[in-house]
Order: sequence, then structure tokens, then C-alpha cells
Amino acid sequence: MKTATKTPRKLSGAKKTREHILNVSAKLFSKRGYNGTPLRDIAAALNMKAGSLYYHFDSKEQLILEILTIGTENIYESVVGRVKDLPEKSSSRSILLAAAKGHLEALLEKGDYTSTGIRNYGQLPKPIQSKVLLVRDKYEDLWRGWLSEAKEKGEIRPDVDLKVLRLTILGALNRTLEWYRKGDLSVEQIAEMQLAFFWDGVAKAVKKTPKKPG
Amino acid sequence: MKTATKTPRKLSGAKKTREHILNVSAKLFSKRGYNGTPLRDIAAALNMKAGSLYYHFDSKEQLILEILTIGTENIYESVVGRVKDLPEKSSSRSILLAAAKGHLEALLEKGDYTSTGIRNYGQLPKPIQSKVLLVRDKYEDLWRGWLSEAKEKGEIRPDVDLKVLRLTILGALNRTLEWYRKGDLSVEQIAEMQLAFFWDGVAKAVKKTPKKPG
DNA sequence: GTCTATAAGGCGATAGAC
DNA sequence: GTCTATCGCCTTATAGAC
Repeated sequence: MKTATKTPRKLSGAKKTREHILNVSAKLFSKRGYNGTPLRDIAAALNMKAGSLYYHFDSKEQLILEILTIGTENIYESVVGRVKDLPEKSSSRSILLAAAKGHLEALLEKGDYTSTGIRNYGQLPKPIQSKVLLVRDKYEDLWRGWLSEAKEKGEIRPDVDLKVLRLTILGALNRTLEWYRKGDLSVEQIAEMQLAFFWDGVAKAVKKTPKKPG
Repeated sequence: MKTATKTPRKLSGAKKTREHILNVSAKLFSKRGYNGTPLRDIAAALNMKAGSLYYHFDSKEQLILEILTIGTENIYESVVGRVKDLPEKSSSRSILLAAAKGHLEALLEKGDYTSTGIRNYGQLPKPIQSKVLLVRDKYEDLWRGWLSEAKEKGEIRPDVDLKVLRLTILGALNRTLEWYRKGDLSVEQIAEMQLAFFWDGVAKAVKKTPKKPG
């Protein structure tokens, strides 16, 4: 599960430059937004001129499309990687905890690619949105599966709305981007706390199964 | 608590036009982002020309600043309104539920102003950010207060990290923007479900106090 | 591969007619 | 109050020198 394949010392060659451009673009898109980031700024951060970028990419749209795809795949692989390291018959709670850790890890640590998607998705040109949607749906299917499995096994109460639960958990995880600071709590600590909130609640008293609203 | 002051029939006069501009701008900024929305588009949606907007506003920055301020105040007032309608000695759970409902109500129903802030904040010019930050901090203080009160009263377990809890709850609430669709679940239903997740958890079995990580 | 130079159009903002 | 017209700058993207 280590990524010791790429040795990030001084790079050279066109392929490496391409990678550099992607890295820098992801960082800037994530921070200032797609529309708020001119190609000049990306080039400047690489000590290049804007025109030179077109040797490596056809357009600005192609650039962010590639970043978005990499980002979603990063989350997917990070989550799947964590979960398949678990023993075969793990509890649903363990699976969801591993998934939360994988999600946050990709989001916060390998972060620029993933956060670009989360912060900009709604504001992008439609054709780009629909291409990214495919990968995202595939990812959310993982959660759909784990959650309904948990309910079938009786680990999640039968009255819980799994769709709202899924969207709430993923929403909370994704929003962590906006307040996470390195050096404070670790990604794993945060994931553990957040999953504990959802799984066990924060209330002191032991509770009964609450009645459904409506 | 009603806003029966403004009668929104056909409007006329400069003040009303100003309001129209704010409404349309909020909608477009929220949807396509600040940098993704040219003044020309705002004007076009009002059957006006871009230049005419400058009779009502000094600059595009002033326009969004006003929207952001209104948005944050809307959430603040919606939340405070809900909470102070409660009986004096309400449980912390009731208070937090009312707050969640107020937050979502402002976010999802009176939505364009509030969602503009949430979707665009990180990508805005620094001077604007810091002005909005003041109002937002004041709002988050409410939650800080309610949560620590709940812990002191013993309604929240002593091992719960209140900062992470607060940010996780607000994150989940705010992200609801990205998946809420009118006509499906009501705002109140969603708030009840989400607060129940955080308060009671979703796990079936009665649990003991979990040990702290680390 | 990266540069300079520039095209072609979009942007926020202003001035003055009406 | 809103229009037309326009300024000056910035944007994406291209062409050709090196």
C-alpha cells in the first residue's frame, strides 16, 4: 500500500513537466477556484510562460478534467485500499471506519486533486461535470453497499434512512477540508471521532430506538 | 418572527431594483460562482445592461459583500429565532435540533444568499473574506455555547471533542446544499434525521462509553 | 520545450446622452 | 435610472522564432 514508486527528486523531461503542471494547477484550482485561476498564474508558479502550457495540454478545460479524474480515483483507491486491508469478516463499523480514514486521507493529505473536485464541481462547465459524475457515482456505490450491508446484518438500526445517512457522512467528511489544519489532529484521529459521532452518537444516556419523524 | 413587512408584488423604484439585483446576483453567484458570473449575465437576467448596475452598486465586490453579509445574518437570525421559541428549560438536544432546523431552513429555503457564502467563501478576495469572518464567528459562538453547555449538563459525554463535533455538525448541515432537492424530504425531516445521527448514533446495540483514541 | 508576440474576445468600470 | 459607447486590462489560445 505504499507509493514508493515515484521518487520525487529533481524532475526533468516532458512527462515530468506535465506532472508538475498538474500538481501546481490542482493546488491553485483548489485554493482560488477554476475561474479564479488564470493560466498565467499557473505558469508563473512554475517559472514558465502561459503559452508554454499548451505544449502539454490542449486547453484549460482538459487540464481540470484530468485533475478531477485523478482526484476522484485517488479517493476511490485510498478507500478501497484501506478496506481490503481489513480481515475478511470485519464488522460494518470497522469497514466504515476504514473507509472514512481512506476518504479523509486522500482528501486532506494527497489533497489538491481531490479538493479541487469538491470545491469546484458545481461551478464547472456542464460537459466536464457529467464526465466526472460517472466516477463519483461509482465511488458512492461503495458506500451504498457497505451501509445497506450493515443494515441487513443488523448493525445499523432498521429505522435509519440510509440515503440521508450516506449523504450526511460524506458531507461531513468532505467539509473537513474547510477546517483541517496540519499538525493538529491527525487524519486518523479525526476519522475515528467523526465515525464515532455517527455510530455511537454523543449523548450520554443509553437511548431507546427513537421513533420515526412524520 | 414573521416577515410580513415586504409585500413582494410587482416592484418599482430604485430601492426595489436594488433588491432585485441582489436576488438575481445571489442566485447566479451561488450557482456559477463569483468569478464565474460576469456582471453582464446578472444584468441580462434583469433585462438590463451591465453598466446600469453601477447606478445601484459601486463595484462587483460590494455586491457580493452585501450578499454574503445578508446570508450570514439570515442564518443567524433563523437559528436564533427557532431557539428562542423553545420553552425556557429545554434540553440541549431540543436546542440543537431547533438550531439545526433553523440553519437548514435558512440554507435551503431562503437559500441563495446563504449558499453563496458557503460555496464561494474560500475563493473570494481576502478583504471580503475577513469582513465576512466576523459575522460568521459570531454565529459559530452560538454553537460553541450550546455544545459546552450540553457537556456541562452531562447531556453530552465528557470524552467528546466539542470542536470537532461542532465542525462536523456544521459541515454536514452545510453540505446538505449539494444534495437537497425540493419536494422530497422536508427541511425539518432532514434536520431531525441528521441530529439523531449525531445524538443517538445509528448503531443498533446499546454501547458503552468508547475509549479515547490515541 | 519554452520563448515572444499577438490575436480575438471577455471583463469590470466609467462618461455622457436621454 | 437606464441606455450606448468605450476605455484599459485581462483572458484563453495560437504562430513562429529559438
